[in-house]
Amino acid sequence: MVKTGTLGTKDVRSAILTEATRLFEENGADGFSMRQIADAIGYSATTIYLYFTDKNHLMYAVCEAGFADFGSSLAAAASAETDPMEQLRAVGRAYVEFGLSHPLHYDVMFIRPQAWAIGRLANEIAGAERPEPESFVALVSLVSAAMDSGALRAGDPREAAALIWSAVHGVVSLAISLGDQIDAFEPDDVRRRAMTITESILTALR
Amino acid sequence: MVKTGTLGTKDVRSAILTEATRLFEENGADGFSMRQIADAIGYSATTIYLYFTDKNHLMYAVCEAGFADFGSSLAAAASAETDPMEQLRAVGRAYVEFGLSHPLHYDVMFIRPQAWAIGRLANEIAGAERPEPESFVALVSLVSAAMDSGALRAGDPREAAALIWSAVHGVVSLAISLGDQIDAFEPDDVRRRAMTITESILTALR
Amino acid sequence: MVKTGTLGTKDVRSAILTEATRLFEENGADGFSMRQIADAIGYSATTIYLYFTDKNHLMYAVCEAGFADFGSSLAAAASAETDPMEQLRAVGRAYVEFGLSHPLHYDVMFIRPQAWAIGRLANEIAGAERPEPESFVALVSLVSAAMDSGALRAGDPREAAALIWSAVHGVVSLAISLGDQIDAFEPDDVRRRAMTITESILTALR
Amino acid sequence: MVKTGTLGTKDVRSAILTEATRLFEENGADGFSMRQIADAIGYSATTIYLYFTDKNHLMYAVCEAGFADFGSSLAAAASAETDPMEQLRAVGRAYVEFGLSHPLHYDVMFIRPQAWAIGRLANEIAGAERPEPESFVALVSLVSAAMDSGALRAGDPREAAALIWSAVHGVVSLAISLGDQIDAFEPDDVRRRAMTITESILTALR
DNA sequence: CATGAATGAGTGTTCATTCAT
DNA sequence: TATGAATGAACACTCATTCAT
Repeated sequence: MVKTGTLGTKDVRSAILTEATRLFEENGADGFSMRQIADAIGYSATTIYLYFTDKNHLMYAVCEAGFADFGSSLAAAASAETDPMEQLRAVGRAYVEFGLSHPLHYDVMFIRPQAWAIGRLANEIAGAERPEPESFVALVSLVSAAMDSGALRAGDPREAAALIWSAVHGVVSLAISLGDQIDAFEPDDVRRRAMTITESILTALR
Repeated sequence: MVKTGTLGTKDVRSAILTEATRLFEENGADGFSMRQIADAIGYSATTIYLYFTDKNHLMYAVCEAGFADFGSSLAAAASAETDPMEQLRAVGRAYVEFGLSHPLHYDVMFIRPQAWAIGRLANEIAGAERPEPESFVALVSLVSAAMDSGALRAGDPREAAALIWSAVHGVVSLAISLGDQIDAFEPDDVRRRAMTITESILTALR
Repeated sequence: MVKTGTLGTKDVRSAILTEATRLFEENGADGFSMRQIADAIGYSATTIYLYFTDKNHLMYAVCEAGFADFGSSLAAAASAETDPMEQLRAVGRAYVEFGLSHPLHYDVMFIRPQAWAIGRLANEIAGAERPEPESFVALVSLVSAAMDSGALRAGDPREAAALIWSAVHGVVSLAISLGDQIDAFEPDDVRRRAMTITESILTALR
Repeated sequence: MVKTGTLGTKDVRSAILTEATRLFEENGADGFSMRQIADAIGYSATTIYLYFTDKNHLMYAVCEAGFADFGSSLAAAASAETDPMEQLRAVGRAYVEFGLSHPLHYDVMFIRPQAWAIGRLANEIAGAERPEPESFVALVSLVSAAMDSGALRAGDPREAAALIWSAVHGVVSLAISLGDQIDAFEPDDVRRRAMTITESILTALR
């Protein structure tokens, strides 16, 4: 019998991914099961195993796209500027935009990474790398450059980077976590605050 | 058979709560089961249902204490000072300390409130209130006071409060989320950064 | 709702055991599942876990009774006689009777012990001991005694014991394995042959 | 896409059989799955169904070869001798060698034939015949011949055959079942004992 | 001849929950 | 007040098998 599901037969794999993503977003990491996904997309649970070897691998796949996006959009933002300070600002904006447009992935990456099997997965899946430390390192070197150029006063670049990251993360994550519940966390509020807060810190670091 | 448990038969309810809290603080929300609790306190699983209608309600009760703690320690911090600016600083410090010493409660309250049964519970359990809006309101009035006193320049107190909260939350939540994975997020780092960042913002708001 | 199953509510545990035994006998070690047992006795699969922690433990329990029986009936047979040769004959008869009356347990113990998790179980369940080596040792010492008394000629008692055991085992196991398919393996045939074969060997060992 | 498997496309069927046999000899009956076979030979699981209607039928085919081997090596052993007594001895030796070198086929044939799909298959597959009765019949006629020649004293040849078979089977099967667990059952022990025991019986039957 | 896609039935196991006592 | 007995639903995962191509 021909499969006449609600979605084009073409892309079962992406249907799985989409639904897995949705369920994860809704119920958290422990709240999504293979069966739920299968039911939701109108396939049998077994079918999922044709596309993903494992629940772990499915989880990982859910993250992967977002991870790639994140890294490249930050890098792009940085390379679009030449002045170190402007680079820092651009990266900050890119970071915020990523969080606003990919709240789920942001969540996975920075808000509750532990919930993910990612740690274990990284050891199992060849080539898997956690993006946070990586991007932190990148931020540190940006700050270093700004210090070298004299735009920021000399100091511990790791500390300064942590400060900037924390601040921007605070704005973004609070919006993601509480956005639905308090009306003071609309996207534009987030952008504005991120800018304000970044400038405050850069000023303090000058 | 006579009950010869290790704890006075008097307060089974609090024994349940204590053990549930312990398990919760240790393993997180998904890491405690009714049976584990029952086994640990030497009662049957059924008994728990004599004191709590539901796992949800037990969970809620577990959180409640933490919520109360949070509210009262912030209030205490505020009332220990008289100057509005000092109050803001004190509340910030208290907020940070709460996050550091009750990471899981902080997690429930601010990092992933939706994922929690608590969110659903708040709608189910009569009189249950989420603490965030409440404490946000408190913060807003603190900021208002500081603006009224001239310590901060006049402006939208909600915006300023959101800014401060975001900044401090960023420091705390990043530490909780990534603390185990990057070594730049030790408790003392967190305290220092929270102070630095708060001062930067207060300066910017002056 | 009161359980009104087909078996007295009294002994669910033994009902499980009985059914497990039956299924094992019928389908072999891999052919019995917790759910099959549950269905057969009219209980839910979960219920089994109230009586046995594990499939392994259930398997082990299936064996246990038979193991105990086996050891004690052989010992009884031996101690009912004083003459070493008569002891050997008596033990042989007891062995055969055990096989004929507990074909399943004989099967588990001697025909296909590997199929059982027993090996693994013995390491997990405290005090679990495999009966075969034990009974082999007992047989060896019986043969030794017969050699010492001059009833059998001096030689390697292990070899002689292995010979006797093999012979009797052959008669019994062939009856169990093929009994249903060839009509020459009725219980009385087995008894007679076991005697004949034992005497042949004892004669050869004299 | 062109098939570029490691084996000539010629005889997929025999490739399947070979691999199935290998898996069967290695892991036993429950240790081989259609997918494992398919993966191993570089074909899809579906392909197997082009050559074998069923797992049962594949299993049967796997056994068939062993069965044929068994029959022919016993026949060869018999026909290599002319004296009926020597024929009996030769057949016994061949029987032992088969058991030692094909323990899993021996297992299927004589140790636990019922547990096997083979039993059911024999009823399902047209023309399928169980080898035991067949070889038992052959043994009976060998014994008859020995009785006729006067080498064995007159009597029931079926009984004598059953006796011999039981004895040799005991040696072989005990070795297969317990070989790994008691060190007194090495191949050479088996051969020696089979000989000893056969002679004892033949003597008793003389 | 061969396959990719898909599935239904089944595996052992855990959990929150109920109910009669 | 407390429990032992029991359960239904769910979990991740495997397997033999089918069917349209």
